[in-house]
This record gives sequence, C-alpha cells and structure tokens, in this order.
Amino acid sequence: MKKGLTPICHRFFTNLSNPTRLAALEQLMNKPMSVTELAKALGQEQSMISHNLKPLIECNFIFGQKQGKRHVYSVNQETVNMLFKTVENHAAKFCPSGGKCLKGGN
Amino acid sequence: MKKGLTPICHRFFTNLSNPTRLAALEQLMNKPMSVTELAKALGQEQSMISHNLKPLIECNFIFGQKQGKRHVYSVNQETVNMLFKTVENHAAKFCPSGGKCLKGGN
DNA sequence: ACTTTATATGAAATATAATTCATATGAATA
DNA sequence: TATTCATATGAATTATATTTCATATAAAGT
Repeated sequence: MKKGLTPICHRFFTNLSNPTRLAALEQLMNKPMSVTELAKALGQEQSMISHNLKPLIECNFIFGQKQGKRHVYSVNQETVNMLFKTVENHAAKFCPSGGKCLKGGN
Repeated sequence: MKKGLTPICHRFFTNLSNPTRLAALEQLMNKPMSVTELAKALGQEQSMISHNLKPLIECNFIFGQKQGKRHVYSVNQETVNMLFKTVENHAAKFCPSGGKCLKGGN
C-alpha cells in the first residue's frame, strides 16, 4: 500500500460498510435502476435510498444519468466486481464455517 | 455478487472502515509486529491497538502467533493486497483530483 | 513467590453514522 | 400555471462504533 492511502481507504471502505448501500450495489449489479425502483426493490423509503446513494455517487461507486425526471444509476462494474470477488474469495478461504465471523448478526 | 453475501460484505467492510485498523494493516504489510510494537509505531495506546486488532483477527485479515509473552501479528497478504490494489486502481481512475472525495477530512 | 512485561477485556464516555420525517427542488403533464 | 411524479436535502432522533481508563490474565525473569 502506498503511503498516505489510509484516508482514501477509510472513505472507500466506510462507504461500503453499510447494508443499505451494499444491497443497493447488489441490485445495481443486475441492472441500472432509478431511486424509486431501488426503494421498491429494497423495501425502503425513497429518502433513505437517496441519502445512501449520495456517498456512492460522490466516490464513483455508481454513476448517475438523468432521464427526464428520473435519475438512473448504474454500478461501477470495474471496482465493485473486483471488490465482491475479493470478498467471495476471502469468505471461501478464510471463513470456512461460512457464518463464523457473523455471530451477532449483521 | 452471490445472493446473501451482503451480511458478510458488511462485516468485511466495516472491519476495514477505521483509520486505526487501516494504519495497523499498513504497518503489518511491511513486517509482522507485536501489539506493543504497533502501538509504538502508530503512537497509540496499547489497549486501543488490542481492541482494534480483535476484529481483524476474527475475520482473518491478520494472523496471530504467540512467541512467549509476545503476540506477533502478520497480515493476510492475499486479501489485503488485493483490497489495497483495488483501492489504488479506483483512486487512480475514479478520483482524478486525488482528494476530491476527501473534502471534509478523513 | 514477587515483580515486570505483554496482552486482553469490560464498561463508561464519547464520537460517528444511519434513519426518519418534513419539506424543497425540479421536471413533466393536464 | 397548477398538479403530479421523481428526487434531494435538512435536521432531529436513534443506533453503532470508537476510545479511554481501570483492571485482569498470563508468561518470564529475579
């Protein structure tokens, strides 16, 4: 790790350390969606989705595109795919019991 | 992303969303160290390092080895290297201004 | 056995982040 | 231009995480 990357890493991972944002990313991996569509898919309030999308946009984990009054968001495949692959690999190799490191719930 | 990975991702990234833990990982990338050595290197209290190392150990981001009364910790290179590479790549490509996504401090 | 050194733990205090609710902005349409 | 639909924002509340301080455990050395 290059020196001085710690603050960027912190922002980066803090962004991802939230179940709503992760669920949103998961949805957007399938297909681009609007805020309202995401809210419906995740069973959450519109304002909550909007609040949570904001940091994802700011750090370019997702990209937004205006379509009239809708805002359609798509995932940054390059980064997010790599991250999820890394998590899957880690879970497979280093969390043998699957839920071992999840005691106490998510 | 496989379905149902969200809770694991959450734990995974929450673990990394802390400057003390990131700084500890950064140190351990150079060489394995004991708790006291880390505390000295990072200018932090021993108990704080110990508290922060715990979740890293539980999720196997680092591995511990007893050497007498010292506990020497080494980093899980496979996972942590991949993560830091991903952050570097993302920062290079998607944070062109360097600190753009850091306004407001770390 | 006593003292020192290394580490871990518990619990209170503090700091940070997430959620909710009310409301604002802005684009489309009647 | 009034109304509806889509999204964003502010601020208060609530929830979570971090830090600190005191203390416990445990290995080594005297």
